[in-house]
Amino acid sequence: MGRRSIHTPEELRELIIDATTTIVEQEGLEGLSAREIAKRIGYSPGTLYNVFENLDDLLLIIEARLLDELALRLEGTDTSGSPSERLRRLVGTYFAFTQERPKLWNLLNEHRMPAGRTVPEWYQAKLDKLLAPLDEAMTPLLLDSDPSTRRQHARTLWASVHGMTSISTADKLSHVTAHIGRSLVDDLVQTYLAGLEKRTPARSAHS
Amino acid sequence: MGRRSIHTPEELRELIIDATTTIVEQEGLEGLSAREIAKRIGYSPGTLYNVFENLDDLLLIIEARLLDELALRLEGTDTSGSPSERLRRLVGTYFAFTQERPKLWNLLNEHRMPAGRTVPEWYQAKLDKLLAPLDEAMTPLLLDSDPSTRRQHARTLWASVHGMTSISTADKLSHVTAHIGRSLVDDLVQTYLAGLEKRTPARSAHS
DNA sequence: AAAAACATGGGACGACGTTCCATACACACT
DNA sequence: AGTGTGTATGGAACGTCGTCCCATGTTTTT
Repeated sequence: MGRRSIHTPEELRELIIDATTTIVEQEGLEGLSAREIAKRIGYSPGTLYNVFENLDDLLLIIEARLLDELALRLEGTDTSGSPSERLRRLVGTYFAFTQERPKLWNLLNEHRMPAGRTVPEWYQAKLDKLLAPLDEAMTPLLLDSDPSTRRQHARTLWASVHGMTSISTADKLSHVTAHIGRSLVDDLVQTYLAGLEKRTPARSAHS
Repeated sequence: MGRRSIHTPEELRELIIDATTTIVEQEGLEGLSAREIAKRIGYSPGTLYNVFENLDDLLLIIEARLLDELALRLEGTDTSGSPSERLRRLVGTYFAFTQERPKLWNLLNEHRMPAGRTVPEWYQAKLDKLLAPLDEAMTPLLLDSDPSTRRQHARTLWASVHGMTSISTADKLSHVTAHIGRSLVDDLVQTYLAGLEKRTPARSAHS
């Protein structure tokens, strides 16, 4: 077989990414294989390796898109109301996003880098970027704290929420349903914020 | 080849469990294979299937032991001092336990059941059992709340801590080191408890 | 001593990720 | 229109995986 040129390289790339995303969305990581992707797009497995280094890199691309999408969603979240209202809205957005396509979200937890390799630096950057909206929304609550303390609190809250959603989207602990997960996350934010106010009473007006 | 009877069935079972635990401890789940286990204990892969249904069931057994060990550790944690001291000690114990053998602990997150199967009921029970010490320690802080509310708070705190340790032991987000993880967990507990006191002021004496 | 029971090793199967290469097609040039 | 060149592609191949199966040879019973 030779050059078909039915699709441009860019089209082929998108074709592969779309098919892979669909598979993970429907079947989870365990339903994914190079041969299955190839079958769905009508190409042979070998072709995937002309476009991507290997499956891990392909998955990293998909994870990156997911993180970007979430970041966009967070940035677009309504910023009106009191700081704690804003924060609760942010966390609500975060949680809702993870529940829209749980198996796809779960990719972030399930997919591990192979033996020697580590996650690229831009991946960490994307993760860090998710912190910014939280950090920002937290600022009015922690006016008398230095930025690093604020960042620490933002990181704590983010890690907690992230961890809880991971539990909720993993099938393993299936009794933590989306509904229960939601109430756990709400409780966490509500109580954590109350704790912050108690530890460093805000001077600004609040709800 | 025939019956060797060098080991009794129970010995063989323990041999397999030990070898598997060691592999996961050292190499993580990705270093595990039936052939590798067999090689280490001087048997053939087929023999594993006389003792265990399949690798998933073997791993479930190991996870169960891990959960039991942690439950024991939590139950043995010093119960003196104020409720918040107790809680912080409990969470500290929990976190320390996960960091002792991070790759083994990570098994709980990495190992997924195959396609149709779900986690057995005793597995859930073991998970729930981990909540009891937290719940108990929380009681004095929430005297005016009903048990279900208390349980909800215990569950929230537990899920948050569990989620954060998962992030910290997964290699993916490797910048969340054990040290940072520890401070995040501490911040979480400290602030969450402060929030609880604010939301439902404790009547009992406290530190 | 013979027979039954059975633990075991080793081979086999299908699926996996990945690599490789002959080939058939698209394109540029005459 | 014909020729040549480059290359995208399909398909085969390799080593690994989980799992299954069964002839074999040892232990236990009769």
